[in-house]
Amino acid sequence: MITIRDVAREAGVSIATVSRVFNNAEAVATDTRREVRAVATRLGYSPHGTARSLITRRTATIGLILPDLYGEFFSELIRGVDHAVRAQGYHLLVSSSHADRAEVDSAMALMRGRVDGLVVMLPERQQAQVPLVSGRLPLVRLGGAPHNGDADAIVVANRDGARAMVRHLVSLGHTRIGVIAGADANSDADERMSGVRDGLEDAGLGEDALLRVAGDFSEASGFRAAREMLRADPRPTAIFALNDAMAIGALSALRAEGVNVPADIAVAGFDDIPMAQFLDPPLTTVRVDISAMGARAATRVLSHLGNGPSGSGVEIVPTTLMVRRSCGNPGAWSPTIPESLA
Amino acid sequence: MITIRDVAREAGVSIATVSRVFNNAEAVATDTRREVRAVATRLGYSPHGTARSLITRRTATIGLILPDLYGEFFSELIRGVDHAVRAQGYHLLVSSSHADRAEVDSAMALMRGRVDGLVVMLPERQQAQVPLVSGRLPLVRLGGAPHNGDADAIVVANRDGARAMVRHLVSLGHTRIGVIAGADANSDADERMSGVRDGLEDAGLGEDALLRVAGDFSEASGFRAAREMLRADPRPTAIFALNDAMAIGALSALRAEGVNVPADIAVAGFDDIPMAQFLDPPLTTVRVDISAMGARAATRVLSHLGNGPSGSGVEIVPTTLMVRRSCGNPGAWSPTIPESLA
DNA sequence: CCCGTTACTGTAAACGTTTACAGTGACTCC
DNA sequence: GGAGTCACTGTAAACGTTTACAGTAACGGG
Repeated sequence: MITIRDVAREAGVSIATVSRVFNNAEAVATDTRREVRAVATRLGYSPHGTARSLITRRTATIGLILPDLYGEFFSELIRGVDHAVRAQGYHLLVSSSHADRAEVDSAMALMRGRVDGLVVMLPERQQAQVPLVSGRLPLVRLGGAPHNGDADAIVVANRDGARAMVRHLVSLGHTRIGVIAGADANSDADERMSGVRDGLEDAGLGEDALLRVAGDFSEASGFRAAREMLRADPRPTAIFALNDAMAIGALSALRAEGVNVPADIAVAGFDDIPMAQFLDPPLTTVRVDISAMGARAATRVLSHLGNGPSGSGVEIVPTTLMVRRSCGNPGAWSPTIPESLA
Repeated sequence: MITIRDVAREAGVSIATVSRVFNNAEAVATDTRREVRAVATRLGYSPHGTARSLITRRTATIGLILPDLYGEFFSELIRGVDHAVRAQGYHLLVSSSHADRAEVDSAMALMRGRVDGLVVMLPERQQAQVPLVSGRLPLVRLGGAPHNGDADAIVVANRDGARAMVRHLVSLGHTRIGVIAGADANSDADERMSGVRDGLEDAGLGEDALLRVAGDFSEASGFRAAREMLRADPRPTAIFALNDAMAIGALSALRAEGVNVPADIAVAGFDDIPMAQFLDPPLTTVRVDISAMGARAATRVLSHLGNGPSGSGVEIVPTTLMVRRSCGNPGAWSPTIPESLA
């Protein structure tokens, strides 16, 4: 490995001068600078990040701790974080697959001294537990329910989104709504469920308007849940899956049973994954800008590091209702082409 | 920040002893060990990764450089890499969104001294260009065409997979096949296209059996391409989209035009993304185990670092033909439930 | 009683940088 | 011509670890 010392010797200057050239700070004579640069490229030198980090006390890296990595959700999230972080010249250290809180804490410990800040998304189980403690490192929590004790968090307006969807369904005349819920103890799922209850309440509908069946955010669980709902009495006239993957499963089940969507049963999802508009029928869903959420989390961490205006508190990522045809969008009955192609 | 020196002072020992406790190497008296551990947790000490890296000359990190981060493909890839890497106690540094070769090289330079090895996937354009040079760092290239000059690479059996699919289509009686190709200069797409030609040749069919329309791996491009194919004369009796996302777009277009799948036109995809089995009809496709590919790449890099048996060369990830109903799977005509639920 | 061994612990030199501080000429100005 | 300023460069001390080497005390054997 070739070091700053080799370059200095070869160029006939001190290591301080080489360092100055590479941090293009302070005054270095143009000739010297040129010479050093030349020697450096000839020798194939580039500064050693670790050594630099040790002395400057910044790693130029932020850590991202995720519970899991299945599905488009996480790739979008990483994409958002990566983008924001790279824009400020930072690196991204990713650690995923943390089944419980202990693993998250250990991942955080392992990252000590390797990152300047952290973005953490907790695994489903212990969401609202003991607040995360990261020593001096800026930390922002991602997802889950708002207001659980930590200073910084970016969360989705799950509750508002679900509420808006239920109101939409009710406005279409549905008074018996089947909801395919998320995993137990997943607080995003919990929040969406609360939103459903809010919406029902808004409409003056009671508990009997709601048929809740558990799912786990997978297509398979949506399939099973929808099949179960078809046997319910009274049978719901609308199915609201708390994410799009489960809605896809539900559509598949309904099709297998010969039930027409939306004529017989309306179906709605949550997330608006890219293919939602290409489904049959195109899926009415609640849009969430996941990569924006990741970007915001990263930006927040960076702001505590002195990049950009600093702020604190819980920030909420809004949702949008995307009305397509799976709930019988009035006025869009004829076969339409996906809006991204219009 | 609390350092090894603080712990040493507080515990009344030297920093060497504290270090020894944390690397649980060599002999340390049980009492001393206990005391140090106690002080360390009381003070909330954990070793500083950067400092450790500097002296040990290993960062316990491997770098992953990706062209992009859109879609499930990349999250699966990261998942595989992350898993393999964590199993050996390594960290994962991710850098994505590299539009061209220069950006890849700069990302590699930025990672110098921060990682012990690299997994690199090149952006679509300059795939087969100048081989990657990483100095002393072990490097494995991911995806693209095999045999382009680098020592280590993990690639998908794109060609075999596409060939198998074409043979399947031909065996079903199709002699006019529309292929929705991938982006220009994407070598995975190129390889799949070569496989298509192989398959056609196997069947003794000429160039006129093939209708090629360009796509870019997105649902939208699949939609457009399928629509274009419907206007071709003679019209193909089967559409083979070179990935599942485009197949989904194609299904959507066919539906909009009132064409029945598979009765009027067969549709096939490539990748076998999770929801392929939940589509209408369930999609016949070529299965690729993406996360396994990522894991293999990581394992290969790690092997050069002395973890596990070492090997070199180009490794090929096999594909499997998944016959479902979108091409008229004989004997599976009645509505079936997805196989993951059976 | 001395020596060798064992079991533990401390000292100090690295690792490759950055940066405060201290030079060193050359030039300007009075 | 001396002082002051300026532009540039070098010296050396950090940053928080690991680890070779040396040191110490206790103990057993001769």
